[in-house]
Amino acid sequence: MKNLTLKDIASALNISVTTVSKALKNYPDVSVKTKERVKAYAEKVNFTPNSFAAYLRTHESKTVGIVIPRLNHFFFSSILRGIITEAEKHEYMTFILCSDESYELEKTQIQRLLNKNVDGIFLSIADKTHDLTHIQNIMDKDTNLVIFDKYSKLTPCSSVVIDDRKAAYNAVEHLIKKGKKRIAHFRGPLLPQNSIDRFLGYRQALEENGIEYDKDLVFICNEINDSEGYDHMQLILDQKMDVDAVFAVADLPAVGAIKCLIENKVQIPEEIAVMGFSNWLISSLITPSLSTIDQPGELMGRKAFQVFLDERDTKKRNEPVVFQKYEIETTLIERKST
Amino acid sequence: MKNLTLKDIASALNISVTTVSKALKNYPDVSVKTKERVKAYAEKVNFTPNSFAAYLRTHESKTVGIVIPRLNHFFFSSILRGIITEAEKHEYMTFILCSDESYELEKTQIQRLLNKNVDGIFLSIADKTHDLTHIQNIMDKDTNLVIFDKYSKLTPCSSVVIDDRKAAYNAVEHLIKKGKKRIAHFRGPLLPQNSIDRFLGYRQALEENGIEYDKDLVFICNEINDSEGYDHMQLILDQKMDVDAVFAVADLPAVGAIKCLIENKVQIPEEIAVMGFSNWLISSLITPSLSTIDQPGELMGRKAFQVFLDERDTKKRNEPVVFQKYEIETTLIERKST
DNA sequence: CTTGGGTACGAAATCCTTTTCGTTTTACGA
DNA sequence: TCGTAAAACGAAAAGGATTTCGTACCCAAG
Repeated sequence: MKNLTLKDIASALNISVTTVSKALKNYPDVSVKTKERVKAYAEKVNFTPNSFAAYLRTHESKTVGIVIPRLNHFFFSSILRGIITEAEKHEYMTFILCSDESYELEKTQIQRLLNKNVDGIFLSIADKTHDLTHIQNIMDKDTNLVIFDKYSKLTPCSSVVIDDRKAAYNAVEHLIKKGKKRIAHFRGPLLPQNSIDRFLGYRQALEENGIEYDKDLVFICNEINDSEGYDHMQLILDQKMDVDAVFAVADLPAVGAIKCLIENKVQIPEEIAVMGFSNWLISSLITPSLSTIDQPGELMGRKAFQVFLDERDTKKRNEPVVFQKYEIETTLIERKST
Repeated sequence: MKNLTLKDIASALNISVTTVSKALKNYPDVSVKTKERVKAYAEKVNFTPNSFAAYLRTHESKTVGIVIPRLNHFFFSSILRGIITEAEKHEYMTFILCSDESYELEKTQIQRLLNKNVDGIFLSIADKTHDLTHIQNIMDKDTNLVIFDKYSKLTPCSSVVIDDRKAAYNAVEHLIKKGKKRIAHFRGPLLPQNSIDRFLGYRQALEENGIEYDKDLVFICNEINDSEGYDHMQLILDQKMDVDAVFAVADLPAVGAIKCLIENKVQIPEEIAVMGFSNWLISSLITPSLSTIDQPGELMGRKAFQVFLDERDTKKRNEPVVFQKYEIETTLIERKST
């Protein structure tokens, strides 16, 4: 049951390999009659060209790679879905690799993709990435790169992101409109641009609404999970801090905070309101349901792939590539927790 | 910045391409001296062989593919993690495709993988798959196939699964030990073996514990999500059915049921206990936390890849492949909902 | 009858690595 | 010094698709 080749078709139809190849690719110098014969036969025997042999000539692998910091994150799964489905439409296949938020592993994974000669790489930068030379490698190899979600201001490449600062601003403003004045922030790690921007949006919203920024109300989540949110919340309660709302950098810490509040029988949102970020599935499933910022992952993924296609075509036309920066709109979702 | 080839190394060192290739692959007919020269230079210029050219000779693509029914499922993400990390260790890259629980799409995705000449395919069968000829195609092409999680009794291939019937039996027995006697079951669709087996385990546990099986207490979730669980629960409450516990085919319907119970101010687990299946992240995060069956996804993924390696090596030795069936142990996790 | 131009096709080179098999070199015993 | 076996290397083919370039043919115009 070996795979058929052009050669097999050629000898079956008594024509040359060249003609078969050209017929299948609609070259003008093949007669209509021959084209039809070839196509009919290829269809019949279910021929598909060997992609490895094709690559050797064309240098297009019809393959892209994704590197994300975490696999089992709802948001990243949505992004994956967006990229993969769009890729399939254009006959691309997708390698998926995970950096585990580690700088070293991110480097390794990118190298693996380059060794597999992918046509494009989609990257969300790991929390611990502090140096960007490995990203320069991608550009040097002339491989297209699109960064999404977790980006850096220093990378010379296209990106598909959200306006974290504005979204955070809206989230905090929402809390303020609900009458909250002592708003804590569970922020992310120090390095990633996202957690910086969300923090800045938080502070800006406070200041523009006449609320003094109090650095004691900012807590850092080094790992963005539920238990850090739980612990920070417990600390606030233990120390009887004056807090009437929390804006968390992501849904998971927010869910942890809610869990803590329930266990301590604190009324949500009357005593303390909670706001998340990302709109994970879980945010609608817990009780009380969690208000949050919707980050349309699938849309971002689709857009990212389109940016890749753009760059690919620009290069094919030998035009200079202009890096694009897409900002996807976010929306505030109000639920029971506020 | 084009990729280096053997040729480049050969001309740089004034030796033939053949010798370079052999030196890098430790052939015995290359002198130690030359090997060292070649390896040192290759290291220096960061040479990696072109995988496409290599495939043409070896017919090993060093590539595998996964087809899963859903991307944003916690359990499948764990499986992915297991397969991918194990694959990386053995220098394999992984394509990921999604069947969306559709039979047609599953066929297409498998065809895509075969066209890319993957060395192995990992498949979890879609709910709507009613025919297995596309799976036979894989075997005919002599591509290794490992089925995990959602399997069928009819497929002639290796599999890595859990004992759904036993796990469900344990879950229901747990409810019975808690004094529950009117146990409803939110089962999955009719086709997949998993939901059949879990249902059978449910019934067996009832019968062996002297509780009469009542078919009116079995509800079908066609889509395995929270809202079906919610709706079934609401129906039970509306009709004031005599029910003191629910065993759901998966965590999501169980979470939906809990949400419904909370809204109706029904005490969990005193009035109605709830048991899930899979141990998704969410089951530990909701209040009350959900008792469930832990399905160790990452372990299953790792095991699946090892089975693939086994089959590959067996074929290389020209020995007949014996299909393996691995059953991974599950554990019951007791939480607040029971 | 010769020339020019268009149409339809095919030979062969190319991409890069792997592997078989043949050739050259070295070393050593006689 | 010669012969032979072992050691070291290289030529060349293979793998399958693509593409350049050349050839064969036919018809119309000169």
